[in-house]
Formats: sequence, structure tokens, C-alpha cells
Amino acid sequence: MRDLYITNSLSRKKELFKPINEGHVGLYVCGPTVYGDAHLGHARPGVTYDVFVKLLRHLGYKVRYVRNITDVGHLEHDADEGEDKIAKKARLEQLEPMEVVQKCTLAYHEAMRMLNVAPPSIEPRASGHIIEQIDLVKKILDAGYAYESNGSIYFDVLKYDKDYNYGILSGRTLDEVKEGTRDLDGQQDKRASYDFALWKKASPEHIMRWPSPWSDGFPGWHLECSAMSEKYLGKEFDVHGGGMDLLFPHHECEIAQNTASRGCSGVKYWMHNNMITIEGKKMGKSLGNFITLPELFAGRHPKLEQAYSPMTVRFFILQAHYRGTLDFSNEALQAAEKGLKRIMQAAKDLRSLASAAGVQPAPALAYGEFVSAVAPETVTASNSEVKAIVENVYEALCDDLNTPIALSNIFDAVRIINSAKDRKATLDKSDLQALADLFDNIVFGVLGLRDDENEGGKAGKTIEGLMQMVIEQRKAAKAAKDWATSDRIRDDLKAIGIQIKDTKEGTEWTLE
RNA sequence: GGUGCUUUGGCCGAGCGGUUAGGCACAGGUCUGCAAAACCUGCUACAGCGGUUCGAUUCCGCUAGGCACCUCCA
Repeated sequence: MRDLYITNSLSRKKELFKPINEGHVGLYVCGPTVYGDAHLGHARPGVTYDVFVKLLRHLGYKVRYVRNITDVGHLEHDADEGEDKIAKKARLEQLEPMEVVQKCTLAYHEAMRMLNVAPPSIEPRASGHIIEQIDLVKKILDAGYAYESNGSIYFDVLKYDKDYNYGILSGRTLDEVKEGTRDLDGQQDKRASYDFALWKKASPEHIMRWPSPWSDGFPGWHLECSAMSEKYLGKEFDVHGGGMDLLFPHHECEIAQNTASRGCSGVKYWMHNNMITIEGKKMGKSLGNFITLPELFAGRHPKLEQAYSPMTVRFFILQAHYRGTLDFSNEALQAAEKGLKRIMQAAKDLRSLASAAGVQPAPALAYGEFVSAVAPETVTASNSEVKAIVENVYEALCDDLNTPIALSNIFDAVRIINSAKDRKATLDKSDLQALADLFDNIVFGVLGLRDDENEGGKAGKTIEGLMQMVIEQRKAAKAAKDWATSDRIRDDLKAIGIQIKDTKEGTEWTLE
């Protein structure tokens, strides 16, 4: 198996990835809080960890991928006194909180499906794990790292810090945290401002509430991830992912909860994806500068010059490294759209070149299917450039998921394929096989790209037939040197978004 | 105020102590009835000022700008 390196936020260094149990990987990723439409920001972790999981599986690991749905406990404004986000949305829309949850969860799933993000192995909900969370609070209380105050339970950060070390992930000392913490209203229940809630007593009007030994209430936000990751992945697991904005306090608090209750921090590698920005600023709810995925796909937002397909968005995300910020702009999305189109056209041309040479294509992957092929240890190809490209792609992906470098190599492969199509380069069967494997396993498999323009199914077949008729008509006109007719056909097709290309092999068409 | 990150060519975006990232855009050429596509060629940048070094865009320091977290956020 190839060596894989990932940047561990704990050490802030690239580390060789070694799972706790050989051949098996437990991965937990913080999913969305379901109280609104998924926006472009949500696409980034979705795509990033999707590629990570697909890469792991392609490398031969068995992966259990847990991604939660936060449907309770996430408060507005501050972790202790605000209104529950979901309850607020429900109040505003006059729905049951669980109606909001259901609606937003389904919308999130649909957006992920369109982005070709495979579903996780387990998708637990916070509200479905209240018992586990109460149990976890009990353990932390028993261990002496929490206290009850007026029906609520708070984590005793000061005491924890004395015995362990609060701040190992964010690199903050307690003094720094103390200094940076604002004094907020209504915190008289807490001993210290940096203590965080494990269980909150519900006020009379609070509708999302459960009985507990301490009060009718609800769990604190950080609790669910500790409880559910332990339940499904064990006391110690391999990788915990999420957005960089969750690093502090959410993930720091998770570590504290884990350590206080289990005696170990629970996670070997922490991975954090960076943010998508717009005009240089983080895209997010609080700034109100986000574009939802449905808006993006439909092109319906004042900032959008056009609609962008889900695959364009996916490709756009993959063109940057996951640990860097990525700035949204129409220009960048349009560049991504064209680049992706180029790769997809080469994929088609490769398919015909390969089948002409007798190379068997791999069966297409359906949604939710994972790459099952095992990564090659050695690449067989006669063309040394092809060999180097394939090797470079694997190396890049195994070097902290460097998708931009992988893609730059794939563009080199595209150039070779185009040259071969133009008969300016020769590829033998082993080269074509290596390239076909690269596209099947990496471009379509691990990177999860696909041609979403030609998702026509039955309609696509009809259009293909129609197009052949039109092309025949034009061919006849051309044969008669009736350029006016042949150009008119081409221009009319262009006007409705179909592009005609005369090649040596005959006429091809693509949707623009 | 505290902590951390960052500043790359027209745009997006990698990378690195000495070698072409890549994409998009642009210019020239080849091919073509003309286009389009493709291919070839060109465009060679690393905020500023110092320092280390044979050599720095890459390491160190300072200056200027930007961002993120410290409150909910993917």
C-alpha cells in the first residue's frame, strides 16, 4: 500500500498516516447544522472528505465514515444563552422543529448527491443520541470535570487544564482564552467564562427538550460529536475532520470532553479544510454573503453571472488545496467550467481510442458506489510520460490530498490524449490502458468528476439520433459545397447551445 | 487586544533553496471551404526593505496590506 501523508492540525505538520487498526480507518466529520439551505461553504468539506474517503478506499483501506447531522443544541449568538437555531427557524416558519430538520436534511442530501459526494457510512443525528449524551455528561461529572449549576451542567475548564492541558489543538493557553473571552450576559451560572455547557436546562418556552437527571433540557453543542464518535468509532479513532472555523472552540472542547470521560483525546489525526471566501471574506451566514447551492446551480443570485453546474463547483473546489482559502468569483468558476469541459472531452476521446485498441472500459460507477479498484503499485506503460503522469497523480493525492497538482498532471494526460487523437503521438495498448485506468480510478473515481452535461438517459438517446440526422443534412450540403446551408445549420445549432466540430474522423457535437 | 495564517504573472491557483506547475484569458502559427476544437510557440510572476547563502520566490528579521479564530458558522 502506498504511503499517505496528511497534515495533522494537532502538530500542524504533514504526518505519515498510520491507522490504529491496520487496513481500517475510522473517520468522523462534522456535518451541517440543518436550519437552512446548504451553501457553497458546505460544499467544501463535503467534497474534500469525499475525495479523502474515496482515496482511502482506492488505496485499499476499509473506511467507516461517520458524518453527523446537528439537529439540536446549536444555539445562536453564544454557546449558552442564544435561541436554538433550529427552534428559531421553526418559530419563524411556523413549523415543527423536526420539520425544519427533515426539510433541510433532504435538501442537504440532494445538494451532496448533485456534487457526487457519496453518503457517509453512518449519518447520526444529535437528537437521536440524547441518551448517549446524557451518559457522557454523567461520566464527565463522575470524573470531576463538570459541575451542576441551576439545573445545567458545565465543563470545568480550569480544573481540566490543571490535570491535562486545555488548548492542545488550537495552541492557546488558558490565559489567552480568558483574555479573549467576552463577558456575556446571563452567565452567572458558570464559574468561569470559558466553561462550556454540557447540558442546558430549558427555559419554559424552549420546545426542544428532554428529561435528564438534572433538568428538562438539551445537550450542549460540543457534546454530540464526542458521544456519537465514540459510539460508532470507539474510544480512539483515526481521523476527525471539519472546517477550520470549528477548530476552536468546538474541536478543542471535544478533546476536553473525550479526555475527561475516556482518558484519551480520542483522535489521532485532525484534518481541517479551509474556508471559501467571496471578495476576500469568509462566506457565511453571519456575514450574509453566502450563495446557496441551489442558487448556484440555477444561476439565481445577484452575484452570479450564470448558472454553474455541480461538477463545475466540484472541480473548482478541487483546483485548490483543501487547507488554503478559495476565493469565489464568476471568472474563477467560468475558468473551472472550461477546464472541466476539456478534461471530459478528453475522457470521451480516450474512450474511443481505447476501445479501438481493444481496451476494456471499467463499468461506470453509480451514485453512492465507491472506487473498488486497488491502486497500482507499478504502472505499466510504454510511454514514459504516461507512466510519470500516473505516478505523479498518485504521489500528489497521497501528499496531503494535493488535488491541484493531481489535476495539473491530468491536464498533461489530456494533452497526450489530444495529440494521439490528432495522430501526433502514438500510444500503445498499455499506455491506453494506463490512461483509461487513470481516468476511471482517479478522475471519475477518487476525484469524483463526471460529465453532468450529458445526463440525458432516454432523452439523450433521442437527441443523439436527431443530431445524427442534422449532421447528415449538413454533410450533404458540404458535399455540394453549399456553404451557406452548412454554415446556417452550424450557426442555428450554436444559437441553441450545440457546438459543431468538423474533425478528420467526421463531425462531432457537444453541448456548450 | 490575544493567537495563528497569508501576500505568486491579466484572473484563479500549486510549488520550491538552483529545474516549465496547471487552468482560464491573451498573441502568433499549424490544420480547416470558413469556423470550432485540437496541437505547437510566446507571455516567465513570486508585496517592500534588509540578512543568511555560491545561489532565495522558497530560510530569518523588519515594514506595509489581507484573512481567520477568540461569539454561531463548513
